[in-house]
Amino acid sequence: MSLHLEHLNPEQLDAVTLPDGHALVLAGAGSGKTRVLTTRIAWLIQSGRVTPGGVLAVTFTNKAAREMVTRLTAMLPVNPRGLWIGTFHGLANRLLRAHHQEAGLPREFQILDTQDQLSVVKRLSKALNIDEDRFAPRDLQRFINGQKEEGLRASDVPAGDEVTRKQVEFFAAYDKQCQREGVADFAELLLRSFELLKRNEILRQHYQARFRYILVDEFQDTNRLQYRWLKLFAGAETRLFAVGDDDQSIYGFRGANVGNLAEFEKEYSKGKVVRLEQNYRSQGNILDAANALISNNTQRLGKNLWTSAGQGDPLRVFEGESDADEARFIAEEVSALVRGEGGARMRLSDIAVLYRSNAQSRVLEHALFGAAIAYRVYGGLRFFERAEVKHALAYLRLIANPSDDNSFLRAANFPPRGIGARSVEQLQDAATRNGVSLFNAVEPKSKAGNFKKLVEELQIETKDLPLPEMVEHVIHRSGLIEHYKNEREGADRVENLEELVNAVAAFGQDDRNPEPEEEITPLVAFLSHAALEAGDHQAADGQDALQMMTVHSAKGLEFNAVFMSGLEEGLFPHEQSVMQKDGLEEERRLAYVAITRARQRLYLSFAQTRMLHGQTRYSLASRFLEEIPEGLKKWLTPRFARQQRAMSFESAGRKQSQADRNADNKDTYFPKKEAASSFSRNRDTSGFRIGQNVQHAKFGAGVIVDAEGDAGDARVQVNFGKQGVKWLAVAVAKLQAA
DNA sequence: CGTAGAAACTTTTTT
DNA sequence: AGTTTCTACG
Repeated sequence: MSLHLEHLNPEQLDAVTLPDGHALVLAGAGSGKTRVLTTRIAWLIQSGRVTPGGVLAVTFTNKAAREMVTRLTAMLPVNPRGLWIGTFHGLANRLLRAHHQEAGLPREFQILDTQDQLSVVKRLSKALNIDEDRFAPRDLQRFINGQKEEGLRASDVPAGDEVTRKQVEFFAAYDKQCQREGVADFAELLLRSFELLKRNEILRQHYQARFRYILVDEFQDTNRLQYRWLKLFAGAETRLFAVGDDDQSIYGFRGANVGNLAEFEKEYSKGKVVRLEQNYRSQGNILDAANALISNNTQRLGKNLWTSAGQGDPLRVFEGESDADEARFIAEEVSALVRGEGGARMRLSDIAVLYRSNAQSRVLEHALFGAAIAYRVYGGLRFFERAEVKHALAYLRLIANPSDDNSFLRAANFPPRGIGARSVEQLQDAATRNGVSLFNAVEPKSKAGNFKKLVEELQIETKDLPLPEMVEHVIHRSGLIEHYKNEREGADRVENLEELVNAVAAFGQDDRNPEPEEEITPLVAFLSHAALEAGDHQAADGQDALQMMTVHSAKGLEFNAVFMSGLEEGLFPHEQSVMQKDGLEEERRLAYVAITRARQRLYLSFAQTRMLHGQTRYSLASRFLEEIPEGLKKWLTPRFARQQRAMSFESAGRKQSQADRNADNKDTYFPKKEAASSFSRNRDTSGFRIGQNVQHAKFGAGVIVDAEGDAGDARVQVNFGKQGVKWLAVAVAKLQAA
């Protein structure tokens, strides 16, 4: 048979062929997790336990979902369109499309991505005269998403204080607005489909009876709502199979709850846990480094990866004078690897450069470009997020759903048609007054009226066109192409618009996309796709290229050689994260993910100075670097270089102008650890320092994020996570080190 | 209303 | 540094 069960190790085989019952699989990095998951689905189908239609498989990224479908269809002759394999959001969308009426949504409802959602929040906040200094749109957005991810509607949120009351009020207004426009944000997709099934017993029974096996990948990244969502799909006969790795939980910032793993074990698998601890990916030194690093975390379920591969090379460590220096090193080393120096030749696509934040890619790109190395950047500004593409999509969305106010505002005066801020304001007033969409509030004999007419004409003209021709027509008829052609630097944008036509054509031909639900037009299907999958479409050109991405987007991938760059305090771990409860542990897990991407070679690099937001930051090496035992590392730069270089910096500073020298201290960057030092001198009396974990009788566990005052009346600011951030007087609050 | 240039803001990770 | 938003003027 084509399942190749004989190639599995005993634990893997155990997981794949688990008899009836729920199960939790704790799968370490590189332990063959995806393989187990897909082989189990194939095994379930082949052994006649279930038909393809009875399987629900949930992954976290679109990439992972596609990978699973590809592998599965290679093992078994199944029609991929009949499979319910996808991301939580993708599947939720599929469900809502199929039952839009029961869910209270228009058939052509549109999906708001993060940007779109923020626009709605901003617009509404203006309309409601919200004081943006007290309630920043971003914070309101985060509040709404946070509540939805906990499964709460505005009416479910207890509003203890005035601030919360205001937020809840806004939350309610926001949902009402979205409903009026016929749009749904990411969290709404989940919550709405959850409520649908919860409320509608017939539907629930239908799906519970249908899905006999539910399999979930990356379970550690699920939030509370997603867990409840899964439980709702599981009927009495349904068997749940969850695969996860608590050490790779890196989405806490978006509401992921690692606790779901333990919860699942208690509720479902009842102690039945399969551990996959043999790593087939990395050589010994790399794995040892990962294990050593992660052992610094306290909140772990416990697991140690091992490999039967040899130790391999040591980890190569490079210290650069500057970010540009670091980038140059990476470019040179990549060239050397490709030439085959120091071992087997590598292809560019076997090599990855990873970084903590997207902003870091720029310097790297510059160096790679200079060295004529082909590269591909994943993430960052995605294709469907580019302004010109968003504009084109706005026209398409209006054709599908004219009530979409976001799209109306984006398209109405772009290209400019004399509909200025004034007219828009009047329109919005009229719309609010009559409780209708902007589109419906338009006066026929105005400039906006002409725009409305344009949209209506487009609706008619494109009605019977195939999707690619429709898009082609729209980008011309809207005037977008014309507009960008006349713009000085518009050539790229014209190209992207033409690329959009290709993307549409490719979408229609990709049979891994789920079967369109009845009555859903190809246009609506494509628009959902564009919102849910910001477009890693660039993979189309098969050119061999260096892979560049954030550590987050590298999860689940592996490479022969990995460059982990920017290992600096304040960057990795990120300074923002140190402020968050359990933030440092999450950063460490992120570093763990990065390390375990590498098969043979791992480079760790950092820079003494880095340009960030127009300022030079002076940084120290990341603590994570120190947490990796010296015996595993090989320094490519002398370890005492830092002091020497620091001295030469000082002498360089002498050449600065008088004014610069006076301002010198202003742009000197101190990592949090250092900034806390003046405070930590008071340790004897206060006993605490920034970044420290503490325990409070009432608020529970927290982390100190700021401090002020000295010995006698020292006060500390503590982030208690969900309990909020509080200033506490050290003398009064009985804080305990935790 | 539209534009150019100035000022202000950003400042993590993503479905 | 790069991007978005504001302001002044044609």
